[in-house]
Amino acid sequence: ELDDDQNNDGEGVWSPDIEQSFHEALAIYPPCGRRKIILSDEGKMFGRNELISRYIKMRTGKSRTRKQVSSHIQVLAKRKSKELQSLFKDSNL
Amino acid sequence: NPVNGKTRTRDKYRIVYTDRQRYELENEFNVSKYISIPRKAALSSALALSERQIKIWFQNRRAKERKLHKKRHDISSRQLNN
DNA sequence: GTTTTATTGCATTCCAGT
DNA sequence: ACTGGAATGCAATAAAAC
Repeated sequence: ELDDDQNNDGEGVWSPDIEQSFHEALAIYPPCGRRKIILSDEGKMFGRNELISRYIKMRTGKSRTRKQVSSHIQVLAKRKSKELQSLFKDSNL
Repeated sequence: NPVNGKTRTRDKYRIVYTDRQRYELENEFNVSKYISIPRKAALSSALALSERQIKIWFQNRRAKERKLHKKRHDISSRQLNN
């Protein structure tokens, strides 16, 4: 199979420009997670990850699916959790 | 140690499993290449390993299987070529 | 040099919430 | 019927143990 993917520009999946748009979207839609999952918009349904996906498409022209967004959020949450726990390391050893 | 969910520590990069732990895990692998949630819980308490460790062991064991399979395939194709 | 535990970055599958 | 998110899978990789 040929790797003819218009959505990928040879950089990583989360190259800096996409990452930038991703974080903008995070700030825009619910400033910090906590918001009722207000989805329905006259017939169509939009989850937060789809809104983020659409925003990335608008700003960069590159497509990242809602599942890719979901996966990325999970990875970032894992990192954050680990950093916080590393800061709480052996206070008393 | 359910609070953490982490296994590796700064002084212990990894631990060496006992012969019994390895035997039981290998035994279970022969029953099924993919561990079910109830069986994972049972093995976890029976072998004193975390469920995470059981899960990771099966992943590594499947990776080993794929590696061996690939090796066998390479050998047979080399023989045909020769 | 190979094998055995364990992590990481992604994708994919499984579970509920509305 | 839609979704977001947790659980899980896998390739690549690290490093201790052998």
